[in-house]
Amino acid sequence: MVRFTKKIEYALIALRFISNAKDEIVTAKQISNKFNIPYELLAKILQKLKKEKILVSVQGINGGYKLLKQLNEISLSNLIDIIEGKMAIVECLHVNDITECFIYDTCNIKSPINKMQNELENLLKHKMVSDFV
Amino acid sequence: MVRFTKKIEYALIALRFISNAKDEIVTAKQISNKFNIPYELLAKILQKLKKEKILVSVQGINGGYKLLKQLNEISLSNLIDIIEGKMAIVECLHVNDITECFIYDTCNIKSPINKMQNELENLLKHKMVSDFV
DNA sequence: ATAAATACGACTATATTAGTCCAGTTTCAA
DNA sequence: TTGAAACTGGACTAATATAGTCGTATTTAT
Repeated sequence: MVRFTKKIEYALIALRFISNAKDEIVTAKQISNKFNIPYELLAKILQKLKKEKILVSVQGINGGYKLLKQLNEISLSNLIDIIEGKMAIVECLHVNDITECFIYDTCNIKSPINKMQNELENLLKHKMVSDFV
Repeated sequence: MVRFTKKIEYALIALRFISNAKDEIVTAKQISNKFNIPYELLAKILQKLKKEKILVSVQGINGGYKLLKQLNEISLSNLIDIIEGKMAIVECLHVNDITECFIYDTCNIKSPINKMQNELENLLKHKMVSDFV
């Protein structure tokens, strides 16, 4: 329910490892081997992090990944958005056209859930990946 | 990822409604009709709340549910545990025998994730159902 | 008796998450 | 200049979790 997915876990593990490697370039395979993370899955996670300019990649035989941002510049909220896409805490908050929510007029918890949403988001926004090292 | 399930949503809606009814007894059907919540699903949620002494039930033709606890005595953490069972923020924290986690010696994020787990739990522990009214 | 309520277990359907497969592209270096 | 090792990216399958359904039993006021 309130739980990190494997992808987030893998991302954290990878980011920490890459960060520890300092300026040395790190391959997906290295990380995959060391932590028993399925290679293809990890590769995709790293690709997303690259697209969002968290990492830089070098292609070719001596290629791999390096950090672009510092870990203390990346919030958990960032990371989740990047890897899983933005998500609301309850479904109805997704709906842009409010009339689509058939429960709407009678739903009595919308605004408080909204508040809760914000508090959770705040927590995640202030929790940096560097806090996980 | 960090998101309330429908069951939690339904529980909150139901609890608020029952609370507003004061001492009048409320049936699952009433709530189900008013908020378009699938009856059977709701019924089970209410049964769980009863088992955990959040509600009392009256069987028979004029039966229904009433609050036993006050809403400000029930934390979100409680509610989630009751309805979904206790859950860790990452899978490996579930494992009681630590050796089962094959990533263990190499996993570099265990203790910080653990900390995060606690912080989230704290937030949920201090958030009362009454805050959602 | 019967209607309307709770109680409960087993089942099905749907959505999300996790993981796999395969076909590319890039680059170094032998 | 070719092959190996890396990244890239889309489509697919498998596993799990969530949501919802069905059927049957029990209780109780009228």
